[in-house]
Amino acid sequence: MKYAPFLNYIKNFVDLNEKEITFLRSYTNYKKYFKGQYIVQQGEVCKHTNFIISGCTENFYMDQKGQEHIVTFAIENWWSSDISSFITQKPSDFNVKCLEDTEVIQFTCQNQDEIFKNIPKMETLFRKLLEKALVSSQKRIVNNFSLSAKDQYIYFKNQYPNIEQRVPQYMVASYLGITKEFLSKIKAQLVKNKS
Amino acid sequence: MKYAPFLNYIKNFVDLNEKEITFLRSYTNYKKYFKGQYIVQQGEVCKHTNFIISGCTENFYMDQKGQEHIVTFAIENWWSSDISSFITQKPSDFNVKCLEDTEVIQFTCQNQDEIFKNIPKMETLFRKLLEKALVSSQKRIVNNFSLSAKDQYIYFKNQYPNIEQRVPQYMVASYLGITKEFLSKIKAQLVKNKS
DNA sequence: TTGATTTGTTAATCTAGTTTATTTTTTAAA
DNA sequence: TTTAAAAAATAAACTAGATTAACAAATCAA
Repeated sequence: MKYAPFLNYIKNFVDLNEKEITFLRSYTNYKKYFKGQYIVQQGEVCKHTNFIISGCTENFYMDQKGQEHIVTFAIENWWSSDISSFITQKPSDFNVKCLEDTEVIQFTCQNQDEIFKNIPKMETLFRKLLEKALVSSQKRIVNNFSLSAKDQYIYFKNQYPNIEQRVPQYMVASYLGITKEFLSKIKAQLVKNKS
Repeated sequence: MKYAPFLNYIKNFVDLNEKEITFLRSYTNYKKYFKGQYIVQQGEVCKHTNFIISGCTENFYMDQKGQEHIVTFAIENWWSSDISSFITQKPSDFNVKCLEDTEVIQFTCQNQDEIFKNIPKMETLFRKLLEKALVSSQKRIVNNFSLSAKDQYIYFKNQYPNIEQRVPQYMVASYLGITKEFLSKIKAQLVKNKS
């Protein structure tokens, strides 16, 4: 059971004393999911916020036409959950599925409240994380507005340099909101223009 | 100088005692902007987070091709700022401009920290506001993925029932990420199908 | 009250990205 | 090691939405 990566991550932002660490430990727990397993399923309540120790998850939903759309990927040292369902404790519109065997540190909504009540520094950390998440979500909207599919793909590769080797190409296309055929075309173009 | 709407808004989420209200007042200030005035300008640091008492603002940017894109509108009882620039105190990529005479309660980044330090309930409130903002930002990405321009327009009208009467149509088009000509076409279609 | 500027409409043409279908390559199971 | 299944590539036909251009309303300043 690995807990250290989680504490190391937190140490980057705030200093916790022994007592606080002990508290945090008792209000979070370790869990291992296997490749293909669902952490959250569309229609069910998202019970945990998950910090990824190892592995990779996708957050996706199925639209009215039966098409799947990937909203986010998450890897080591990222957070993975459906925040909407988590904060409202209502059924989720999204699935969170493991693309690899995935180890997480997780906590429930109730425990999150306890953590924030007892370690206010942790609430500050989360407030700041949310600010950053909001900024990058807005950035994505902006890119959607003003970049061509090709430029969005290039941006994606810079932003997530490792992920492309870890997930199939059709998922990258889904994340970008384009068809796998068109992404294939874009890649062929990029290869041509390089040589 | 109107301060009450701000306190009423906050009262919806948390209870503040007299001392806290006094503190909050001394770390925020009222300001009136006129129609056409910029609250934030692309390239300058966003100094304040603004709570709108009355009026309406747009948050927009200019892309490489010189095209303007509206990212958000904000009206009474909404927040308006460029969060990215505000939290990093680096030059903003966005403009915040008043579409009407606009009264706000505003505070600086430093004062926000003071407020959170002295009234932890306020940080909890902001953490929750950020959660909601993130959810609605993600919702926008999702709609972009799976709705046609027409359906996005219909969604917009439901979400912001009042704004359409207050801003010109080409700005709605800009917000939706489509051309004004195409929005005009969509509206003509909708009128036709109703009768 | 008029001219000027801003806003909105219509229509023809064009293009980025989709759809559908077929083939090739890679992965994984047995 | 073979075979089935999953993933990727290619290409032709198609469509949602962009671009361009010309005009019509509405708003506003003087």
